Amino acid sequence: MERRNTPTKEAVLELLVKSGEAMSRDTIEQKITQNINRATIYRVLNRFCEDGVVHKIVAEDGKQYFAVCANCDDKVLSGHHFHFRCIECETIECLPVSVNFSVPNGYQVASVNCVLSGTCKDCSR
Amino acid sequence: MERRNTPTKEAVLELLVKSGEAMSRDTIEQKITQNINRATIYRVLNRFCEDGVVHKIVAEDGKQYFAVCANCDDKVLSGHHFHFRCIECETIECLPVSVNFSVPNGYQVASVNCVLSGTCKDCSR
DNA sequence: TAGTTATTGCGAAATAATCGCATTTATATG
DNA sequence: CATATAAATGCGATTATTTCGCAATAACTA
Ligand SMILES: [Mn+2]
Ligand SMILES: [Mn+2]
Ligand SMILES: [Zn+2]
Ligand SMILES: [Zn+2]
Repeated sequence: MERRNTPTKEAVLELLVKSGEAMSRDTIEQKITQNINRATIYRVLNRFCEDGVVHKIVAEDGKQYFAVCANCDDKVLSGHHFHFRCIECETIECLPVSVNFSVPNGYQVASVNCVLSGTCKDCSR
Repeated sequence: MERRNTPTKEAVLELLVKSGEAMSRDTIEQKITQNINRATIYRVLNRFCEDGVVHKIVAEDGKQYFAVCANCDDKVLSGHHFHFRCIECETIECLPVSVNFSVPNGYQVASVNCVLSGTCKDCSR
């Protein structure tokens, strides 16, 4: 199944790239001018994930957030990195902080999901 | 509001302590012999969290899991530590691996939620 | 231009967690 | 032990998030 270019795809990706932060489905739906169906947005995002264009973060609120992969040339962001969720402004961003760990023998890590919560630099002041 | 001892409270806590792993509401409901209402289980667990008896983990499936705090005398587990979710047996456990990070200036971390996913030592075979 | 099929829209469905409110029950007090 | 207070519970409804089935649409290929 080869991918096709659609206005929806482009609009979602452009929004994520421009904002530079991780966004949830409903936020994406709000910020995009044109009307895009809820299920479609999820499908577009999940396809982006499959293609390695964006990555999914599950925050402490249990919701899914999506951010473009390595939007800056920071080497840290290309690998596993921490995410920060501000409990004030609700924004979620990729931190340029890599996740380091070593698991006990026998464990095989397939994916990593690390989210720090608190107040971001804008809201701390 | 002072706390009262109830059979439900004791049953839930005993289950968590005995198993030593993190469990979701539905798993707890299944494993407890007596019938306990769904909402009640959530309320009991959230009260435990408030009291610092258990801690909540949000996994990549978006669900909440609860584990007793520092069930062993491992110093690592008393602080922030990684969790492991096996995609085979679905169990979630506290890893004796501490989470180390340093956030950019201005950020204030209030809580940490780190979950590694993959196959556990039993399922890696 | 026509055919193939990826993509979308729509509604329903599945799942998780919470809430309001009446009822029960743990605990303190006389 | 009897009684009062309010914490805890049960139940149903409710909210929220995400997915699914299927028919309709539209992107790409030839
Ligand atoms: Mn990220
Ligand atoms: Mn833990
Ligand atoms: Zn903020
Ligand atoms: Zn396993």
